[in-house]
Amino acid sequence: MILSTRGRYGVRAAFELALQYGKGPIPLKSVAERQNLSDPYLEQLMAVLRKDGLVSSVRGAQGGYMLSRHPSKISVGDILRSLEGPLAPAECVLDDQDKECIKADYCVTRILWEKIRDSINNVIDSISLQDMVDDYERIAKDFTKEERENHGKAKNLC
Amino acid sequence: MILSTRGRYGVRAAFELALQYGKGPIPLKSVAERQNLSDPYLEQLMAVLRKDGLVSSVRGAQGGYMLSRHPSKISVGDILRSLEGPLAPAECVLDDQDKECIKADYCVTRILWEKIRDSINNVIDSISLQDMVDDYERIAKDFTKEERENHGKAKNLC
DNA sequence: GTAATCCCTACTAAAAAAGTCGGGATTAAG
DNA sequence: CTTAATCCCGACTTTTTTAGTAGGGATTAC
Repeated sequence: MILSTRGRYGVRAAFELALQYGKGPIPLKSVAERQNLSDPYLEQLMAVLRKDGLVSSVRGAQGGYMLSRHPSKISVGDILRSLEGPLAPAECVLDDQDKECIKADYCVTRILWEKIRDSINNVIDSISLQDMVDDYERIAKDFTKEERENHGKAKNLC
Repeated sequence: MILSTRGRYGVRAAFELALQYGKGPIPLKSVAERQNLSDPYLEQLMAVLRKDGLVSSVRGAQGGYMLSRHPSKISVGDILRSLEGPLAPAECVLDDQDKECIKADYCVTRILWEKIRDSINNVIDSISLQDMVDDYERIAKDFTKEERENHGKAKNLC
């Protein structure tokens, strides 16, 4: 059970925008390059994030994308749910009436899925993009600029 | 990000075996019927659980499957990992050297995936099949036998 | 005017998920 | 010893999802 590339790339792109927060719109091409993602694919993902109000865009030359609010006000959960849909281990705990189990009231499996769902959501909602930036600044200072930047060329990336 | 049917059906089948623990081998056909699962498909899943030592089987007439140890000694995590593989949100935190991120030492995304992974594993390892049985016995007594058993006919099941 | 951007829809190839199918081996019971 | 109930095993198929690609239109700074 691995997240799809949508969620994973989306978090990486959002993190990149968080690093540049306050510097005006960042062209998608530069985000894609720094995170080693295909730009037409990333474009699709940004469209979703924009529709969900997480990023805003400026068209035309010198345009680009930026987070629509401060990185401390956007959680990793916001990004993941936007791109992956609700994060739950089973349909019956999606809070969608139609998908509810017919034996909901005495279904112990459901109780299990709820616990897993809540645990996932608790973690991802408790971590903001700013937290990631803080982690980065704490850790990355021990590495050289080349070490930090040559990852654009690599294949094995989180 | 929803678990596949493998993990979900597997947990339901294991729970069923936990309910019948101590009563000798239970034919797969009966498990499949009570949980409304296709038997050839469930058969595949049981083969995996058997290879992982979670259930044991008795061949021939009057044969069937049973849990290979007490339900309190089998966690939901054991079942899920057996059928789904390791539960992690990204490859780089699977503990597989090959899949490790090349910037592992200063990768903040990785830190995030680790937190999600650990949170999921903590929950599923802390819940045993016996816990589910206990939940069931506590809850199900408020429902009639028909209410509990007619779920075999339904489509919407956890 | 032009180049750099975002915007949108449609298409496609590859992989994974979810089963199905057919037959072989084993064993309890009559 | 025969039969029916089981588990066992590998191959196959269908459907859905994933992970992109492609191509062109609209907007805007310079």
